Amino acid sequence: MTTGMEDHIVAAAPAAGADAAEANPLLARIRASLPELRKSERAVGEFVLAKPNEVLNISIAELAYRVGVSQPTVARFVGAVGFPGFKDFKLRLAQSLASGVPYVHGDVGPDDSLEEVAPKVFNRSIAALMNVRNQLDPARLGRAVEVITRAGRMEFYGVGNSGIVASDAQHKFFRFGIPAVAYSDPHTQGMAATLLEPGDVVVAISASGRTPELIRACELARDAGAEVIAITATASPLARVSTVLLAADVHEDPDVYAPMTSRIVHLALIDVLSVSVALASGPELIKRLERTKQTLRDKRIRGFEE
Amino acid sequence: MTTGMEDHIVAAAPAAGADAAEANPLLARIRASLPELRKSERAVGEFVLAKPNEVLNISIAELAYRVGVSQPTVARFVGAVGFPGFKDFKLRLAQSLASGVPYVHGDVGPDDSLEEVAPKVFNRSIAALMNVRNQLDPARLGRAVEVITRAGRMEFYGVGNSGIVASDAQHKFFRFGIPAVAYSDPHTQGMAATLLEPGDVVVAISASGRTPELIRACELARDAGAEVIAITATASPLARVSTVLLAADVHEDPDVYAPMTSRIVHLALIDVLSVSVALASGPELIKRLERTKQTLRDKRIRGFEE
DNA sequence: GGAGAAATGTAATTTTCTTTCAAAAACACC
DNA sequence: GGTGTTTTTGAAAGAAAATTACATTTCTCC
Repeated sequence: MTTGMEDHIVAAAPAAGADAAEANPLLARIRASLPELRKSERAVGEFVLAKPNEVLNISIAELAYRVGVSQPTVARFVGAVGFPGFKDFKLRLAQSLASGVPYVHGDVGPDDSLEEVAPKVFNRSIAALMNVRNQLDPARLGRAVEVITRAGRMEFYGVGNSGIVASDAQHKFFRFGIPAVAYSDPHTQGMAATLLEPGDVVVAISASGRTPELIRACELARDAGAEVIAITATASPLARVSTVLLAADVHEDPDVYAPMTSRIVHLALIDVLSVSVALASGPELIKRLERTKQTLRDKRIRGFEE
Repeated sequence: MTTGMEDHIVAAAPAAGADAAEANPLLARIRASLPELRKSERAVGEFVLAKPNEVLNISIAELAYRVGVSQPTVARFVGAVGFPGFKDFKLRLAQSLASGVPYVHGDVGPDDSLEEVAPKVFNRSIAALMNVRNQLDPARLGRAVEVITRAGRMEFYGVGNSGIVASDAQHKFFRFGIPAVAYSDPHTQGMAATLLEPGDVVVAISASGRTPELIRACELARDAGAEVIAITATASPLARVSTVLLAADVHEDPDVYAPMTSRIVHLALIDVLSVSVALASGPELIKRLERTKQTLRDKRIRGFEE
């Protein structure tokens, strides 16, 4: 197959023997998890990184043969990088390769001028949003909405910088009349989680999905019978302890110049969630909100949305 | 910088009823061959056109069931539009949908399905980012960076939801070793502003730029000799009291379904600012940051960036 | 209304993927 | 250096999905 995409990808790989993984979040993820994989699984990963486009067109048996391992090994590799099965993996890979285009602009480097930096930073965020948009699973979103509309109360957990996103989410859902709180302190999260009841919903936000305390808190929440919606990276431990996963795979560069696209993506997902819940809740919610807004306007109480 | 992405958004937003096929070559092909298909095959085609994203995640059996036809009919449809098999079809469809073209446009409305909402919300944010990116004045950004690099201390003011952005900014700049604080309470902001000294920098964040207390605080800051960088709408009162304006004009819909794009845009601007400052501060900052990071990694202290 | 052709569905086949379990390799501990 | 244990890997059975072959229905036109 030749789609012409390869060119983009290659063009996007700037200096330093960098390859497609630089530009593509999924490939970057595979590369990142490479060291943690077993030897033969790693061989599979390396093959995928080397020839991602070929992988699209071959079966698991063919891939296993080409790499020189068994089919279950390929299957395990797929599981290790966070996909439920080989089919899903191929589908996501196809999407990811196709959507890699916006990355052509490259990363910010030490020699960039100010005029160059701003568009690059914006473009990274834009590209990240496009990626997550394309990979968002409507079914999962639907489940999340369902769970929230039935929720007795909502709690938003985010540690460190993600705490900010949690606060934002709390603001939004609180306006809907859903009792909502946000905790950014791990200990408080843990304590709050034990007090949850069945039907309550926790939304856990984390870029890496590897904060032990947050994961623990989510486990506690689940033990208490609450639903746990995770906004995090697909293959992360946090994703595993969640009941509904909203995937936010962002190629988060460890580089200092790297903008923090993850936060923007998380906010966008919260936006999607809140708008969806608003829609699902139907006209009565809408009316109530509109009335509140009108009241605020009438009384000239400003500064609520600034 | 022109990426061509804008065209997709704008050019692709035709009449309201227009659907995916407008923007997507594969879907367009399906639509074109629709009249030549047999009745039940056409039903399959229509389903695919209506919900292309769902098709990606279901099997041929499921699709057949949903359309109300048999599996071979689906297979024949796939063959009729020119694919060797269902698997190939799904793969191509996935790629085609992912290729960056936002195929759902316009605003979110009460009648939108869940599948439509998510892309729309994302697209709004993407479009907003593009707008601000294109309108950003490099000269002003340069002045902002200059002011910040010389700053003795930084204070971030944001009221209500914008307080979240202020916190985020504070996190970022604090990591650079710049004494930074964030206040989201108007009164504290006013008090803090009077205590500033010449050379200090206030960054005021507000979507509307019409929060009286925030404006007052900025005036006080200016009286104290501090620089005031405003991230807000161009013509707003806040913009007028600022010394450096970073324009963030977002069409903030008063609609209930409207996602809050302003926050995302503000965060992106903070990102631009912090990355720019990092670049301007040169290698010694970079080195310091890298050392810090390495130390954290070495000690396996995780959870700082989550 | 019935013969023939077209359209569609049923069921069997084949391919592809997943799971189970056993063998082999690596490892730790004597 | 050997022995028991864990980890890693593969062989083979099982399940799921897609394709093919064939039968049935539906339509058309005489």
